[in-house]
Amino acid sequence: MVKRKANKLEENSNTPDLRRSTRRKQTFPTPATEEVKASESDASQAPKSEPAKSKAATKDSAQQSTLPKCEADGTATSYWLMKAEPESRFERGVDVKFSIDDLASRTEPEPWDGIRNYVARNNLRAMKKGDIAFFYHSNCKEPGIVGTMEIVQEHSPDLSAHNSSAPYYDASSKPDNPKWSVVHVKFRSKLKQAIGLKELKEMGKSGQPLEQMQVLKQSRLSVSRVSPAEFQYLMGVVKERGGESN
DNA sequence: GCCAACGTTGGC
DNA sequence: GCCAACGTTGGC
Repeated sequence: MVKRKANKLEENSNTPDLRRSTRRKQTFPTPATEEVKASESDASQAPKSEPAKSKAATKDSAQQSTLPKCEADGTATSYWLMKAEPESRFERGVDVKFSIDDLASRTEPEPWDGIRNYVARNNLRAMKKGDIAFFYHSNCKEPGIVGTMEIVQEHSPDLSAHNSSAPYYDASSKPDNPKWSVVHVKFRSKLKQAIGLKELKEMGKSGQPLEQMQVLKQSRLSVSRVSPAEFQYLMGVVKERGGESN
């Protein structure tokens, strides 16, 4: 009974909001890199807000002046929120716990694996090197945003899906046609004081700054978008509460 | 542990 | 393609 998966539905990304989320990340060794067939759309969407970056770097020069740009290709930085579970929980006999402190202790880029939901996967595929993500602790005593990380390597196949001893093994994903993806991330900061879900919900009430925030509207989505305005607002809150440490 | 809110499966 | 039954997420 434990299966995780998300079959059917296959590649229809695009339709944004209709679907929900998937979960957390779990850690497993993964040889990074490989090519992916970015088949379908990666776009995942984002209704409102952000100037969605054009992945291919087509236009968008307009935004460059107002947003921090990410290196190389000159596209604008996008922001995300990714959930992981900081408390022990066993999936197929493996503990999937992964906290901000676990990430901080890594010396190599960490593959964000175990994502088994198409909307979340499409968000991973839309990420660009240099993008920033909030690290969110879920399914725990005090759920909320606890830190930030940076996307250091764009999507590649999630090879853990093909490993029968991995917690999120998915027999339906074939090595010659990988269904799931990872991005590699690195620790950037830990908040001096976490921003709890309760507070996020307050800031997400009607008329408040996070009214449109994706994760508040689709609470089960484990990899969601954060608009530049939402990101900046939240970083203002972080600053007021003692900032971050590296 | 409960359970609301969702996602997936599979019969028809 | 519909939709009932079942599975999962994740806050509480």
